[in-house]
Amino acid sequence: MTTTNVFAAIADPTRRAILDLLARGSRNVGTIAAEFPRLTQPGVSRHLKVLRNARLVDVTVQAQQRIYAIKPEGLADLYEWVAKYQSMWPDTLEALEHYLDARAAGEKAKGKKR
Amino acid sequence: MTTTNVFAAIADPTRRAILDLLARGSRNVGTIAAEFPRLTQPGVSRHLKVLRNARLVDVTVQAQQRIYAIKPEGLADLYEWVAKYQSMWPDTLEALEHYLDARAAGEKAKGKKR
DNA sequence: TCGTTAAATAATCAAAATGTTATATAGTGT
DNA sequence: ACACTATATAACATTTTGATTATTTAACGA
Repeated sequence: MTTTNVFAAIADPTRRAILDLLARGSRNVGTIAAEFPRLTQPGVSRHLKVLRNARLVDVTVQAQQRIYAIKPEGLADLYEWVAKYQSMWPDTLEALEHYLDARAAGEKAKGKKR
Repeated sequence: MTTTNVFAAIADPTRRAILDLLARGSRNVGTIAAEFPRLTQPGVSRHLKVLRNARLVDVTVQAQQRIYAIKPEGLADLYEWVAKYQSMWPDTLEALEHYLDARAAGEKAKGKKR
């Protein structure tokens, strides 16, 4: 697996969805897979492997189950990278929040993207 | 080009390097390409197209040249996404900065695991 | 040990991304 | 109009990714 980096790991929408799911609580593989009816269990396991390699999730063994938990520190790489561009942003971190709020508000009018 | 999203756009290291470069100032394609001796000009143009589609850069025509400029608002999508995980981070935004600083400092003794 | 359950890995395939060379498009200056 | 410069696009080969089915590994309970 060449994918040992955070950027590549979050490039895939399914993996982002898995992270979003885990953000709401840790789960075992079967439970995760159940949320993705379009995918098979091995497919989900492979995505989890990519997330593991990127250090975005953590596994703990519990009987035959593997409980996956989010490990958000892994996102720090990404955070650092984005932070480099903050100086070119509207203004400071504080102003950014307002900017995002405004943007989110404006978004309601149109069909959401992403 | 299926890649109209920021996540996929920044997944590629060359494109991140282009953004880093543009963060230091706008440039025309030839100047950008000169920074990537391993790539040909059409290769660079293709990466620029992906960045354009992701709205991460802006082009202005100047004679026969195309001047590319970074458009960091496009990174807001990413920022929003990461922000969702901030609550699970060490602490607040403020604490995060300290966290990153500490991390950066600790990084000097290489080979860490997180 | 046997049968069941849970998840990972292997083999394989199709689709997408990346890079190349060749060519087209478009603006400049004469 | 012509030659020149700058960049984009087309066509194509190669590599990587994402998904599937089949199989393996491992833990559990009877």
